[in-house]
Amino acid sequence: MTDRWALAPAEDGGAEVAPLGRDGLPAGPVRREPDLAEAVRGRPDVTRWVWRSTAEVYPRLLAAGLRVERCYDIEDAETLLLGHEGRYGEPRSAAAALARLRGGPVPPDPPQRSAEPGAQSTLFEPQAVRLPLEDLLAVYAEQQRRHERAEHPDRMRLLTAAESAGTLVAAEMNRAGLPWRADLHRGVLHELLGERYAGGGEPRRLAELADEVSAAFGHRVRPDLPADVIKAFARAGIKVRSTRRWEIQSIDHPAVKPLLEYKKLYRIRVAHGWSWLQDWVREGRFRPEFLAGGTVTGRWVTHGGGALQIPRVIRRAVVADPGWRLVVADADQMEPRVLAAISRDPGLMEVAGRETDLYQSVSDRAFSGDRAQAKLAVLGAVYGQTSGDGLKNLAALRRRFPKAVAYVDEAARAGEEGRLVRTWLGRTCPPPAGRREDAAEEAGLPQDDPAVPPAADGGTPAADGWLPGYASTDSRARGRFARNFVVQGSAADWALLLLAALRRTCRDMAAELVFFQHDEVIVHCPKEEADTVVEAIRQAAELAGRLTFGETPVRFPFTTAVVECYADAK
DNA sequence: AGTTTCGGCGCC
DNA sequence: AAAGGGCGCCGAAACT
Repeated sequence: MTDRWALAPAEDGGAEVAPLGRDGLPAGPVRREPDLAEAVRGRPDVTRWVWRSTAEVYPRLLAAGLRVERCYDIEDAETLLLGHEGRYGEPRSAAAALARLRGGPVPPDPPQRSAEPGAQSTLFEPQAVRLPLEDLLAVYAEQQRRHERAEHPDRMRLLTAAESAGTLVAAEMNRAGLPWRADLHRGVLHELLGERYAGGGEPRRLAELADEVSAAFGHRVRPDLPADVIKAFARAGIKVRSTRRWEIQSIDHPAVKPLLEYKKLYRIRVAHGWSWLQDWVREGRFRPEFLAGGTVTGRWVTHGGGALQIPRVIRRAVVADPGWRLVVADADQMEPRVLAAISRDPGLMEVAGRETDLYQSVSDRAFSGDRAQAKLAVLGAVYGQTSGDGLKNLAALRRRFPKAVAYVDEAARAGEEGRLVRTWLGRTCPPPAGRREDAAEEAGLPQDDPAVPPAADGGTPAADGWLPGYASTDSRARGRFARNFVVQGSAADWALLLLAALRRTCRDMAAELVFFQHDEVIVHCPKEEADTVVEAIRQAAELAGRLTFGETPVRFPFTTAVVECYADAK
């Protein structure tokens, strides 16, 4: 028997399954099974399930008390392969892949569904087009061949495997939920915002601050309306372009202090207030929907509740169950360490080979000990800073770490010229908006505006929406995007391998991954398991570093805290 | 009245 | 000090 099987759910709750050989080709006949979960439960030796979509299959398996070791998500792989092949934006469904393979009309992707507050995780993606297993197998075999044609086939295989592992982690985290104490959350809200009045309206503290703002201006001003605030400042003889905090805070006016305080608290009420609690917390768990690879860079997104933007003050509500702990682990200076690994800059690799504060080491070498300057310079290089101290200090960084700066500079140049850039494992950035016609041409679609040069600044129509995430035609903005993409995206590559490795060590424990935020992970576990989890994270980070980037001196240390409350970490 | 965009700000 | 990358979310404003 082989250890790799393919699976396709059937309409009647059953499934088709088939064994696969090492080459990814069928190694036996397709069998019909009356029950999807039992088909998996009855094959405990299978180590990798190949299926169309984890989101379609895995929640049902989890609901039946099953976990799988590994999987291969055909539609996520299709997305990555299309991107790598410069065909970003072509339909990514298995049905579309099959149509391209067989030469039929390519169906457009079904529209994305959006999260509803309080919605149960869906057992099916209602819009998805299912394929018979035989067709799915044909798409899978072709994808295996396309991996071989990638720039680095070994890395591409690792990327699709890692992305698939990410889909498993995400589905399991969606099921687990983040422990959440609604009573403590209400306490925080009451403490910050004051009592709520029965007649609706704003809570006491917000109402008081709004009154203070109005008093300072000498007339009624609604601090939650930017247009109102700009007008009020204008009447006071102060010109402001917006009401952003950084623009307001330097103004010398008595309304500024209560206004900024109001905005801070208003934000809490709107984004994480009482209605948020009502919508997103059930039975002691906050249940956002994590989606692996939801961004072009490979970072995850969540749907519902803004799970990746939980304000620090609200984290007081995240508390482990009795007798359990939260292991909160934060990667130290992840982005410059990733830059060291992908650029192979000798100086930066040496600095990143230590587990001590990387910014301090950089500043010792290039900024005579000024850590803040060093951090600004590094982040400026990664983000494409165009002014300020970071830019000024870039020269010093370039002298000491020339290969590292050259790496992101080259990415920026590629972006400005409309070329594509890739992460270390091969995730590829979308083409600029002006080049979408090329993709349309290759797909055999009509092109309506072929004359737009890749580096054109402005003047081109806005994106029509099928290029998610990025649509600007400004070449400098594309340069900054590409510069950041190679670092942020390669960091996401590494983070996926980290999650996969950590998930593996948690497999035989009660410990559960419950939260992941780019470079931070939370494991919920019985307190007896906490030390084991801490060690597992350390080992997973090192393994992920080796697997992702090969043998380099770069280390990926974590700051870990074993706590009962999230707010007590760091 | 329903849908899309904007302004602002939370997180990394 | 406040510029540069990636997101989600809310209410208000601006559309249809």
